[in-house]
Amino acid sequence: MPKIVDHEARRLELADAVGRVIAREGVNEVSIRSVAAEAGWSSGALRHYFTTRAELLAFACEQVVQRVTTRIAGLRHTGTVHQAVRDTLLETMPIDAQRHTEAAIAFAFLALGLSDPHLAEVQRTHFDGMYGLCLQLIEGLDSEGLLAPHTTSTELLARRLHALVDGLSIQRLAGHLPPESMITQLDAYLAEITLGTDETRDLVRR
Amino acid sequence: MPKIVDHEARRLELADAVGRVIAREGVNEVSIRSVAAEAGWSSGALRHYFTTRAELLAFACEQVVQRVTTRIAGLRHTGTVHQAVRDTLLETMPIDAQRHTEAAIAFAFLALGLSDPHLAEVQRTHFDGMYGLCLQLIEGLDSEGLLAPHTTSTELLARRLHALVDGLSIQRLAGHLPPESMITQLDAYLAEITLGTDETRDLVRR
DNA sequence: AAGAAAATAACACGACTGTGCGATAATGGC
DNA sequence: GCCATTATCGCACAGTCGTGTTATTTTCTT
Repeated sequence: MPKIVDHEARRLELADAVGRVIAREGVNEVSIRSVAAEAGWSSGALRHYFTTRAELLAFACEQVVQRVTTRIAGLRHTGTVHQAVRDTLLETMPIDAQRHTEAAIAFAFLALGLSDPHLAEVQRTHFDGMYGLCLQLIEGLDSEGLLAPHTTSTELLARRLHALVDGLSIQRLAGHLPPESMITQLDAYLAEITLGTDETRDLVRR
Repeated sequence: MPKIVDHEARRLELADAVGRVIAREGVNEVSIRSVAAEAGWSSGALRHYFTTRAELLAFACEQVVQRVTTRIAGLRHTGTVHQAVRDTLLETMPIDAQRHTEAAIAFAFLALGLSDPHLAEVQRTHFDGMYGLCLQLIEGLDSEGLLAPHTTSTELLARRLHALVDGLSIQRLAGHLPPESMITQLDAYLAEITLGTDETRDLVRR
């Protein structure tokens, strides 16, 4: 019988190499050859696990989504609900080098998904997942009575939060927004839509 | 004396061709050859007006910024201040085919600007311009007394508006958000940060 | 030990890219 | 008409891309 390798483990290893290439040279430099070289293999070897470039990228993106999802599921919230919401959202945003790479991979798919239908599907799943997360957080706040009085539906508030998080993330990725400002912006917005802080209580009492 | 052509007019014509290629095949398909073919010339002829690809793209982006700026400056606001703010922001967002292409060009630079320093500079100017516009709109509302009571600075509100507009635009460009929903989101947010509508009055009175 | 099958390597192919170069065509002042 | 100057064209170059194909190495079962 032949040599047996764990295909899934290899694919994960390759996905990591994709991340390293993106982190070092940008998403434009991702190719079969560059990823193979990064992983220390030949391009032919890589083709045993991914036959096309799109497959490689799609797997890398799915991997990012799953890793972020796992991290969020593993969060143990000790502080207030407000802080739990904040921590959850920050897990999806480029606040450090690792999450910067993850976000870069995710946003690179915005361009790739426009041409390849299968990549568009992966991207759609990611988008729906992010909206679902935002909706869950908003409705969680609402059911706890922590959401400030609002004139719109929770669905609309969730979509607004999603758009804001995406906007802040992409401005950070583009280098226009330092990480601290991004976090400050998120905190300020969460403070305004939630009760429990002096500032929002003042606002509502007025 | 030799044949004299209006270089600036030719460059504008080429920039238009770039827009058509992006609109039809996406920004990935923009190359010296594809743009030359779109404009009906040879690649050699194109090189008389743009020596490199980066030059061509940078000019196309600057052109977009200038066109949007001109349109905004030319707006004659007839309705409320609220509506003027809305119309101004919508000029920068992908609400129809033409503006979709413009936004696609602008956001394509997010990726390109990460590698090329000169493109990054063009992009930086665009970003600062958009923030300046948002700040101007927010402070305009504030000075007219139309801004709902807020606990944060106008600068922070302007950056938040900028991030929200960017987030909505990019979600629209990715095909995840229909144009109407994007506009609905913008209207809902503007309604919440401004006075003058029944809903916000109710909110504040509560 | 032998051999089958999987893993890997190495290379070839065609198509594309940006860019440069030389030849040709067109134009306007003399 | 002549000629300098510009515009335009077409092609060549070197590089990279994705993707196949073929050959070699490695490994496990019998």
